[in-house]
Amino acid sequence: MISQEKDSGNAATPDVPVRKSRAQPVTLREVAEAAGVSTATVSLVINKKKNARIAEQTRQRVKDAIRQLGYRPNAMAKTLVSGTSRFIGLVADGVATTPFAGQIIHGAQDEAWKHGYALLIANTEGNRDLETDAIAMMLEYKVRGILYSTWFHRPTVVPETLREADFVLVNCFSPEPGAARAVVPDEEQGGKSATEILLRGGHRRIAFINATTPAPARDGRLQGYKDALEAAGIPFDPELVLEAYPDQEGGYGATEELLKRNVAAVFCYNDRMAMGLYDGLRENGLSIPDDMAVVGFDNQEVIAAHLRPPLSTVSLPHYELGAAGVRMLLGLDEASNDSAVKIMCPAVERASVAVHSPA
Amino acid sequence: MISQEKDSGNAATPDVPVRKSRAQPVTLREVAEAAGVSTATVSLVINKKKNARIAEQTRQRVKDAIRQLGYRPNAMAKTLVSGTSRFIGLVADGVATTPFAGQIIHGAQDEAWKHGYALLIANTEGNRDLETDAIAMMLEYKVRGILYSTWFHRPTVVPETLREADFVLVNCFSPEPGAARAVVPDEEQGGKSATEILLRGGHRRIAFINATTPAPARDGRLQGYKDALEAAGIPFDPELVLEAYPDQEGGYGATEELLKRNVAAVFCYNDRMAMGLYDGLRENGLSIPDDMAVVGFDNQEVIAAHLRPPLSTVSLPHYELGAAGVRMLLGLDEASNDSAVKIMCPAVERASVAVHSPA
DNA sequence: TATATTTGCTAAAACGCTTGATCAACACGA
DNA sequence: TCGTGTTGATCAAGCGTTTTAGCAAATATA
Repeated sequence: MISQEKDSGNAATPDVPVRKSRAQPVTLREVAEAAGVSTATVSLVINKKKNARIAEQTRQRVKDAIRQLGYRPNAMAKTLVSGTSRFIGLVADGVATTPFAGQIIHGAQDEAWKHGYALLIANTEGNRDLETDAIAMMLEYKVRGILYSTWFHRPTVVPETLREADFVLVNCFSPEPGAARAVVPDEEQGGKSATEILLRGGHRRIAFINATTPAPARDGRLQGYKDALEAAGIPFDPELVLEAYPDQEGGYGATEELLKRNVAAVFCYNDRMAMGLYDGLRENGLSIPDDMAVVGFDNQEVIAAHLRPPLSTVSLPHYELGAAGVRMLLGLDEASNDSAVKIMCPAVERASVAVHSPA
Repeated sequence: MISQEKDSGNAATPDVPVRKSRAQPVTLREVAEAAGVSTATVSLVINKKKNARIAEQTRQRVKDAIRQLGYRPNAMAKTLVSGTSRFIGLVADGVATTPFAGQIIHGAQDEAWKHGYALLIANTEGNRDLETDAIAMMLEYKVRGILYSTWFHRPTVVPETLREADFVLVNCFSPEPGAARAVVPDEEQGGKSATEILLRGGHRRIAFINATTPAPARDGRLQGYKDALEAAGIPFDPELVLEAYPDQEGGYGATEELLKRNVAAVFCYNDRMAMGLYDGLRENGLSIPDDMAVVGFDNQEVIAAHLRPPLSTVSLPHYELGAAGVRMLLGLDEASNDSAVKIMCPAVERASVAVHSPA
């Protein structure tokens, strides 16, 4: 890396961007001077205005100057004049806590990018003060809008300042109806799909280990379970619904109760629970899926895909949630204030349920 | 929510921000007019310039106007005049793929925030084109600098355009020495710490299941393992080093070979491997930690903390990596271009290694 | 040849803010 | 009465763009 003199008096400069090693950035004006035109012309060339009349020759001269100088437009100045920024804010309460938030970010990012927006993210870990600061920051950057997301599906009270911007709730919703646009996973459909995996496996007596912790997921998945049963003409038996804390320990601890129910198929509230249940089942000398077919929920990759046997489950559509949130914000998707838009949770079938060869 | 008329002729307006429901944002000028002062004065009040002389009364008037109108400064305009933006860019190759990247973001966020910077993130999923676009975007927003991070520790070639900005490599490094500042986990120390957990457990014959995939982690952890052994006066036995693909299946598959080695303690390249090994061990009727003490690496929460028994492991300091990256970028931490700064990997002891009561 | 039209480009205002230079008003000591 | 300070506030330039109105030259039309 030989530093290159910029004296006009030196030998012919090669057609290579002269790396200005982090001095003042090159401005439009400098490009204009280099090309011997006005800044207006340069601007027109850059933005390829179709109704602007620029001689091909001039256009080339400008382009060369741009390349030569390694010009980068100043986005700040741009948005200042245009009045509207190209930012979308994303405030999340748990990027760190779970892999889930990462997927939301990812989906939002991709979709935002697609429409020429950059993501301004803020992780609040649930801290309300941080949250307020984060929103203030985004407001000051005049974001196009804000995605307010939570790491698990839940009701939330919309922070006051959020209302100063256009916003969409992602993976959460406001309890007071009509207060906000929102996009959430379709828990009922998910619960139904999960149960149907078992149904397709030929099972008619299916247990459901629900969570003890109140949440939309808890109610929704249960409802989905009931719906699936009903659709299959199987009467709902409350005896077959257990409850446990929704993690590995909970699943493990539920083993004994489950075995009392004399079932050969179980739908677990989530993958972590299923993981614990695997251990419990194994300790009882039971094999999966032969002695017990198991279905989880969440499709937590690290777990579900690598359990032995790999776990059939239902995917929480975090990526889609993020993407849909952006589309809704941008007004690309229809959305009402009255009820959250539900995103479907696709089933992911692996080996923890044996395929059923119908007699 | 009654929309509030702003006519000057109406009754005394309550001291509450009149929410401008997303019309044009309020500007400095409007505040100035409302307070009956010049924009300069408002600016001075807002930025609490200490050497500016403003009558207490005026100051109040301005503050009231600000509150009244719900004024939010325009960050774009601000940075435009100041010349330096308050952004730090973070390009990551795998926010989605792993929970790890999330931690890097989190750490970077917190540290950046602490110094008044906002994070501009871009997820590239390893796509070089996306990466170039992302960097260009950041350059246009005149970021203070860019953190270039990878989801696993590895050498990387620095994208050309990255050099246009101030940058720091996070969780990766440039093979050509002196090319870039970088911050990475201290694999050797980590490997050593992991081995020491076993040593403290009273074990002298310790196996190491290394990864088959070449990586700094593979070499570093092995070296750390050797160092720990040497420090304990135990000769290194190549027979005790196995290799497997670094995931659950790999760990499971390594069980047989491991048992041939006649050891009662094993250090696994990562937690996922340990998870698989747990299964293998259990199938052989072996109990952890009594028949086999196991230590992992990575401290992947979902797994390590919830295995049965919970897994002793070593933490990959992703949060710290992100934070240190920001500090290095800002010149708060010393940093040389010649070798990456190493961040320590702290041991996390759980129940997969029995405590040793020294005789 | 005179006039209308098209082409190629520029001047200058505006976007919302910061800041150094100024300035008016007033108080003080000589 | 006059300098000299001090206080409280304003003026105006400038940050890097975009964009509209307009101008001069070239070309087409009659």
